[in-house]
Amino acid sequence: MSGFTGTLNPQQRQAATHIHGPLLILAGAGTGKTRVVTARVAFMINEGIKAEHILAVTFTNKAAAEMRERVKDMCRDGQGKKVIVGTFHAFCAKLLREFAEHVGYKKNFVIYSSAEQVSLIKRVLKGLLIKEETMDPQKALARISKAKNNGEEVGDPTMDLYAAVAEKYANEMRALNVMDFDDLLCLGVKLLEENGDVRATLHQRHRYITVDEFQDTNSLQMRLLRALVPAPYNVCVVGDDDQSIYGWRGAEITNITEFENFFPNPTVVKLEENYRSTTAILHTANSLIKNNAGRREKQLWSRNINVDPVRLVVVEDDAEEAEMIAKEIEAGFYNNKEPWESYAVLFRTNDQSRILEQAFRAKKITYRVVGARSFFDRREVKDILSYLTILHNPHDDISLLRVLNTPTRGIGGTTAELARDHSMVKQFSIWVALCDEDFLRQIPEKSRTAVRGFTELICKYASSASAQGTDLVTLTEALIKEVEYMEYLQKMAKKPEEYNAWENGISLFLTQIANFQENNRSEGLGEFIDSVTLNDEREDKDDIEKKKGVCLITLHASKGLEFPIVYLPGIEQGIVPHKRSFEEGRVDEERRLFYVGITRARQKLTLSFVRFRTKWGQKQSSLPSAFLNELDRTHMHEVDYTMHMKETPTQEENTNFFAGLKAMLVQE
DNA sequence: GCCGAGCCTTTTTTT
DNA sequence: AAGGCTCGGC
Repeated sequence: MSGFTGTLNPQQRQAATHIHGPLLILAGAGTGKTRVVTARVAFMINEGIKAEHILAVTFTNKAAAEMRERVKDMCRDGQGKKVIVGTFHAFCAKLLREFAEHVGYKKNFVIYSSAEQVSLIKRVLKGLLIKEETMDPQKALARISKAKNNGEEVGDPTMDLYAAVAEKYANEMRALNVMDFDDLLCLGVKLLEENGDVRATLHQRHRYITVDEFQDTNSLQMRLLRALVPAPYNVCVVGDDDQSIYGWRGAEITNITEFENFFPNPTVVKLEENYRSTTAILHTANSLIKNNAGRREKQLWSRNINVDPVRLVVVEDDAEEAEMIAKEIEAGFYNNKEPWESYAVLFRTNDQSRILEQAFRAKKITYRVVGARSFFDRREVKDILSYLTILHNPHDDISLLRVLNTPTRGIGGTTAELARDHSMVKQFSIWVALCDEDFLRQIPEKSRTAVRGFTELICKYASSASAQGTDLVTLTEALIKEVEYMEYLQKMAKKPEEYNAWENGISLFLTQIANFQENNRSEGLGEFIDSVTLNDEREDKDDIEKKKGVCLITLHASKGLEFPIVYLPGIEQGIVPHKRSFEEGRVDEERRLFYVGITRARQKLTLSFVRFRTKWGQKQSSLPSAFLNELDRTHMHEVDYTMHMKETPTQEENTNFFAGLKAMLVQE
């Protein structure tokens, strides 16, 4: 037996040493799933399988980053680095860069993230809707996305307004040589299903495939996997149906519950020993999740002795809730030398983090907000990124429009509008219009000069960007200088701090570029832009659990992580479960989400809810979550924080208070 | 063509 | 509470 499988329990070892034929690992929360998967990879390499023939696909970047890290650590002589690890989307992006022509795209396509999608759909709606009609851009996009993920046809564009929007959107995307996230999967599937040669190449390239977070995969991802894995199906999938929380993105829980329909006669291994949490926490989690119907029954157990009960705290309002958490963390840090990194606060919606951040800042608590994709949404970063994108693919209208008059260079709305009209007539991008003499003749002398200046600038930098071995940092710096971007920012800034923040953003962005080049020497501008859009660059340097500070993170993003001390604020009707989940019939998924949150905790867990919560400036009353009723109270300690602050309430007072609360809930 | 003031919507979760 | 968008004055 190899050294690295020796410390595994029997089930773990069985999973880690099974290489050939389909394997399904049902891994409950905290059962050492990642350890098993990495041990398995190490085992395969030890058995003589080439690392580069092993492909590990995950659903989120975080999982990919973690796997990459652990595999690297586990394998000697740098073999681990050769294992190919990435998200489905990143995998498809790479694949499509290589074979773009097979699906009717050019290799220099650009990937649109949600902000660009919204811009484009707005443009489509503007052109298509008569003045009386309205359509919410977000909703239109959601519908388009759903259709793509389910492989549905859009319907007749002449009959159905939505279908017309969807069709126009798709046509524009193709004309501009851009793809959205869904297209990556759709086109990836199309490529593999329709091209035998490509498929054969891929089968040679990736001979052993592992899929993590399998409960979150959707039908497209399943199709991709099936196309990627030939008989005798050397595929290993790992997941936990109780942690399926991406149904809203089309995740098919049946991919895992009916795995055998896709890959016949799989070996199934269940991991049920939990190495993470105390029995109090596990009991609480189990009592919650058993309320879901149709799950694969699992019995998580733990050898950890029970130290602290789970606490359920009621507080007056969200400010007090944040204050309570901050105070306790502060006390733990100074009294018990508990490092900041031991703590995590998990919340349902991103906007819940703001008030926590305020409370933490006031107490000088070091914290980090994980996942908030703020950085690349910053205007200065977006501006520069748009420039780089245009250098790569000038036909990307949305990015082009963003930089066309940034910094101000005398190409205003009127000119842009004209160019747009012209591009419509010619059925091509705005860029083509800008370069077209017919168009240039139509506009005033002054604008013409400005447009010429712009197109020349882009051409000049585009040719140096595509040249082999160009340093992207130098190029970007030169571009910023030439367009006088910093001067523009200086002028735009209302306060000096604002300018400083922007300047800082630019320098961070340049550092990102430098890091990317450092790590991916052979890759160029296109790959850099992909990595930014797909979000897969940021992780390796801030390995989330190691980084300093209290972790503020959404419940969704917390999956796969663990922390000694966890707070779950806002366990209220409308938040957990989220208000929209009622309308959409996704309460079960909210329960799983809550379950994921609970099972992140190793030692201490505090749930809280408030009586009043501020939303959009308005104070509103809040009701405790119905899920709280489902929790087994044996290992739970209930506290009214407001009373607690005045004097320690007697047990009786407490009981009375919660009895009243329960009565309230039952009515609900 | 440029810029500021005021109005309006926004957020569920991620690739 | 904040950022995007529209409109009106320059």
